[in-house]
Amino acid sequence: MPSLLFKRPVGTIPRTPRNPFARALLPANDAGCIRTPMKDTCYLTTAIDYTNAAPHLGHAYEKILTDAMARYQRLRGKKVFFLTGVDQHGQKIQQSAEKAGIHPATHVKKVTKLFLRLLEALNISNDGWIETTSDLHKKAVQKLLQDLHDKGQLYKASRTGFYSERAEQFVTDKERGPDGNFGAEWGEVVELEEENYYFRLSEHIPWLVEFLKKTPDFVLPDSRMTNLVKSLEEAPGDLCISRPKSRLRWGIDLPFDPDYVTYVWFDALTNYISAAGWEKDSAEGLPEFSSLWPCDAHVIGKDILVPAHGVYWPIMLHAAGFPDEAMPKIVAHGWWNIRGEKMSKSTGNVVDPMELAAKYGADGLRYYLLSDMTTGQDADFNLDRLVVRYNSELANGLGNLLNRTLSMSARYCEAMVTVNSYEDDLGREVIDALAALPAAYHAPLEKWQFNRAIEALIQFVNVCNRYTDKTEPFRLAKDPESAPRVQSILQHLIEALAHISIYLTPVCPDAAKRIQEQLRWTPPAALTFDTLAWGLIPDGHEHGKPKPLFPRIEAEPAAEQ
RNA sequence: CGCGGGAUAGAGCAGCCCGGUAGCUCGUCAGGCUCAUAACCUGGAGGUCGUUGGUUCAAAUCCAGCUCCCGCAACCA
Repeated sequence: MPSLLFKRPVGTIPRTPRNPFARALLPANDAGCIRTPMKDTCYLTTAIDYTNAAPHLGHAYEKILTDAMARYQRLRGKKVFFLTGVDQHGQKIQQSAEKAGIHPATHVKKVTKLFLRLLEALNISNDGWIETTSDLHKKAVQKLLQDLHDKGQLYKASRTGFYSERAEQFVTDKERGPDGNFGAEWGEVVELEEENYYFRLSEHIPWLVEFLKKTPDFVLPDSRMTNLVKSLEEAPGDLCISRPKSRLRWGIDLPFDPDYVTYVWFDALTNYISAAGWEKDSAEGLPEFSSLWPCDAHVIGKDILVPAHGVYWPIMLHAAGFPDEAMPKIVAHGWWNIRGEKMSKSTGNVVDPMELAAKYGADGLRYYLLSDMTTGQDADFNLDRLVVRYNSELANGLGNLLNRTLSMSARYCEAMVTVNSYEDDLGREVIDALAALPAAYHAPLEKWQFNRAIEALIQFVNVCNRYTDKTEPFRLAKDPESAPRVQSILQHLIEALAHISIYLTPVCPDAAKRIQEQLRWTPPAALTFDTLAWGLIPDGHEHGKPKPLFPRIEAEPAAEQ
């Protein structure tokens, strides 16, 4: 039984309800998507997470960012395959397991469960799930290694280095203290000679330099590309890809030498093709590789761009025979800092995303993380800001708009929408503002700038709140003569809210659904951004009762002042 | 001269690639409204866009120098 899971294990973790728009497979609008003859699916991945420690905020952010894009692309009418997963091999895991006196597989299983729970808690709509200890993944890794071995891209060589007995690993100059010696934490450090397999990485650097030159959009944002190109000037050497089993057992065997396992890069990076059905045997239930590849975006943290995803990965693919047109694209996001400082376990300023999701809801957390960061740059995580933005934009802005609208409609129009012929300038302003929204919303998303798309949406919410104040339906309602006008105003607002729910879906999928539930309106299965037009809610439609969409978060007794 | 990022109203951030009235959220001051989650709306105050010089009819935006802050420097998103 394959342990590569393309559906979450039924019974342990409930499946995320599928986005109803996922089935809306209209002809692809290919803005931002790679085109090749066979490819018809937008393929998005996150980095796979190392199952040595519990998930932190950065893990959560990366999932949310990718999920928002996946949901957005589905709403553009595209087929999407969104892959995420876990990296389960390696030295650190072996050590942690030994320390705890359990088998690495047990350790890995435990931590993996935490990552699965995180996906659930954040409402992540991944289509694929990869575990690197799965047989299918192992097979693909070994296939790739064997291919490269056959092509003469791998060679065995002996090199010496400094080995720490205590840490059971080689230490580099980086670990040396100011006095040039290795610190006491490494215990006894001895010079040791070891044979390993190497990948002829350096041979392909000139190709990569040329490739980057002609592919300026290989990495988003642009500023990261500069970084990558510069790094190549230092001319990296060949890449060590193995560990002798005497030192590391918890890994994938080299197919051509049973005394070794492969190490890190070939094990981890290969997930992007193994889970996509590369060289699959027929019966494995994997996707059709040619329909996915090349990947539209490997979403990663900026720290693993150079050298892993920006250098090793394209060169691995190139060496394996992938043509230039089949190179993936990369989105490198920034880091969440805490009060200007890097988040780290040693300083203890880590933030638990599970706790945040439980307290503020998946949507509250998603909204904050997507709206308060410029994609690609670092940002400062600030709980006060999360609460302020939640209260002012989601609760007071959007939530209150829904609430006051449905409440008035229930009171003055018996909860029924009437589409009549009343028209005025104020109503047209709302329609015009909505017509202007797509430009402001979609353009930033070409570059994954959710913060700006969200700002555009909130501006439209503000337009609706202003419209309510200007037209004063609550005053007009006192005069029976004004009934048609009141009906028209509320119809405009309810229609606008239906549109807002669609635009909100990528960022806050659950809230979007709850708006629709209160409207008692379900978007047509075939609805996409491209077919979205005024007139979603028909004449005579009856909506539901208003209920606070985002209950305000009351200030907690000031704990830190 | 190792590499990269940042410096914009009291706070936090967009805008800069593709020069042309400085925008958003919060805060603050003064009003208004009452349908609504003590929510909403209107108006005001508050910025020589780090600094110096250059290009230009025009620079937050392009170029050069300088100052300060922050990361990275092979496996932490």
